[in-house]
Amino acid sequence: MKNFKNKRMKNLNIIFAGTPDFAAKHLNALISSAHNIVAIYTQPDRPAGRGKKLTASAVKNIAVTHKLPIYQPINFKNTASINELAALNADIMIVVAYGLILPKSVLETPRLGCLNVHGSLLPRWRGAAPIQRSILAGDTQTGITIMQMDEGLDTGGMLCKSICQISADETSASLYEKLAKKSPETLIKTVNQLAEGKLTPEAQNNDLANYAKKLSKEEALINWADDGEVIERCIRGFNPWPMSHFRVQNNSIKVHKASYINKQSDKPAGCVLKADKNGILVNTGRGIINLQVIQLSGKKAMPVKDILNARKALFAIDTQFDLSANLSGD
RNA sequence: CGCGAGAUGGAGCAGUUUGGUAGCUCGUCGGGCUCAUAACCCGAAGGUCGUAGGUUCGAAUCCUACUCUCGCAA
Repeated sequence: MKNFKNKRMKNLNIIFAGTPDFAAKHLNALISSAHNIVAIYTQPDRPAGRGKKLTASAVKNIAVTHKLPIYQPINFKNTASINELAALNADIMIVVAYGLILPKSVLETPRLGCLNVHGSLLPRWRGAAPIQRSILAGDTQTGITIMQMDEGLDTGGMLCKSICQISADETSASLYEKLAKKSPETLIKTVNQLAEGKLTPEAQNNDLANYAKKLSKEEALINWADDGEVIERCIRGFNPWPMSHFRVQNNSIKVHKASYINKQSDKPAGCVLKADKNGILVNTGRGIINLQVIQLSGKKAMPVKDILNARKALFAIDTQFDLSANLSGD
């Protein structure tokens, strides 16, 4: 009787919760799957962008296009929003980069609980910024883990993993793209198997766990006294946000692309050693950074070769970039 | 109406305050030097100065509106 029922219940009623583009890609995959989306949860519209216009999330835009019911609670601290969710009577809730903490009562509401797509190979990099942290740490591989949610932060039982290599010139932007390409189909596969009752969760080994702290703007300010290899990883890991940047003569400059050169110089850290069409060589605490694509405020990102055509003075040899210590306002 | 910067040959910029033949650094093409070159020398092509109106004898430059781009902030 029960087995028979499972076979007929193969198409699940799903609540999808997510906010940014990465989540939207998963939502698209679910929409074109056999399953039934009963509701969408996403963060409330926020003032964003130039002009501070109220902007809908990527997930909401998809939901509107497909005329799906949309819910945008500020949080789940009141019983009203919890009851609202329970009334949807879904089989399962799938959470991808939603950005809200779900209390136990919500996690237990759907028949099959809540599923989360996480951007790392758990238990490594639990938390808010797993993709960026894996690049910052110099990991050579990462991936996504699909897991059951429990009360802890990304501590639930693991159902499926997909591994992805991190290349030497990987940025967070490119890694996001790589993961977003494979992850949705992995999610569908997992949901299908779960619907058929074929999956058993695998517990995480807490001894191997570490945390991927949320990125902050401050840590993206380049400290030239750091190890050059670390700086180079920051430049990749903080792209597209918050972008590694530094200051020189009251100009704030974002670094889009740079390479590390394993050589030493007697000059102080943050000092320009050479500037030509091949790049701007900057000394660091260990080794040299070769700036290749940078962006002045108010300008677009451009190759160093182009910037030097009119701005040679700003990057003359022996120019000292500001060390991260004391900053002057704009 | 959140704050701010900008739009000038293919690229990066100057020129706008004080209207009057549009310039620099590169790139491209041609030639030269060189064993050779991404180096150097000589020459050439290439611009409706974001769009639309206005002021003026005359507008890249002054006035008005609009479009687009970017920085901050989120």
